[in-house]
Amino acid sequence: MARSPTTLDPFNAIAEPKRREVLDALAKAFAAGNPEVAVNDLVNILQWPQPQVSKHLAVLREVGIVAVRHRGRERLYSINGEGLKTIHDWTAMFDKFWTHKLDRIKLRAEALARAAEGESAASSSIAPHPLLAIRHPSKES
Amino acid sequence: MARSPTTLDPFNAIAEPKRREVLDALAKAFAAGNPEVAVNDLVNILQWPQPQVSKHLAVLREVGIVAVRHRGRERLYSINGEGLKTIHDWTAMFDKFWTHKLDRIKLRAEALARAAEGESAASSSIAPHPLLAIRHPSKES
DNA sequence: TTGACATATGCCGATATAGGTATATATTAC
DNA sequence: GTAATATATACCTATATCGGCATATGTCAA
Repeated sequence: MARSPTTLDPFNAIAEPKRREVLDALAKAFAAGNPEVAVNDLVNILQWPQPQVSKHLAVLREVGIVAVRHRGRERLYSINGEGLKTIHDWTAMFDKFWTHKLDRIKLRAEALARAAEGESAASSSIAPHPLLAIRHPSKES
Repeated sequence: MARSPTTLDPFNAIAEPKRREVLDALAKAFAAGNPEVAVNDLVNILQWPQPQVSKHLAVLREVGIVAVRHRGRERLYSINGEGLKTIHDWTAMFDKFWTHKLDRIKLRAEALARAAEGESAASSSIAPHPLLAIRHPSKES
């Protein structure tokens, strides 16, 4: 009845553009030789209100994309990779859809289109959707 | 003052678990030899109300993750890769954080921790955060 | 033309959450 | 002790959307 409470998964965590900015900032710091960045430094870098930074960091922390370490009254944040790997791995399952094979997809789609054009709408000759042995009783007719 | 209207970017599109299910179903169909699947078939596969399927497909379509083709009164959906590649590429920027280098991060973090422990909180010896030449006038003091 | 089928869309209510501001909670400094 | 600094959190409001339902739109069949 409303949007699913998915704040706690990595996909949703990086769905927020600001959160990606935070991660970019952390990655940049890492590249510059600082694997860890204090909240206040992020505030200065991003130029956002401190509570906003803390809140976004909290979300990233809860899903395990960043790690925190306490040093005195400071909190040093660093990227944790694992959570992002989840996403990377999931998208990797679709890599066949953007590599050279993509042309084959298009070609096949066009072939299907042309075929369909030719024969009004009979979906017989070109492998319609045989995977639908999964059909269900409801509309089985 | 509320969540950003980011429905139109791929990151947000796949943040919704149901949408990932739709993509998984399309990928499965593709693997089974069907590069395109009609809405009604997805309804049967996923066992969701038809409007829900159509709406999720609409979102995926708007961000370009899926493509549609008309065949008679049917809409044949297929995966479009490009949008997912965007995400894959972005996460790839962080691959150094989950590969073997991760150990080095941890080692360094621990080294910093130990050092900090030893010297109350003086952040001098171990490269505090020199990237902050970015500091701003506001809290510059 | 009329009706059945396939899909999209509009409207609704419920809810998750982003941003803002003030404040609580540490921790260090004096 | 008290003040100052660093960060988190609670509260509020606005809004984006999800799901459910009804219905509009388009296409095929008779």
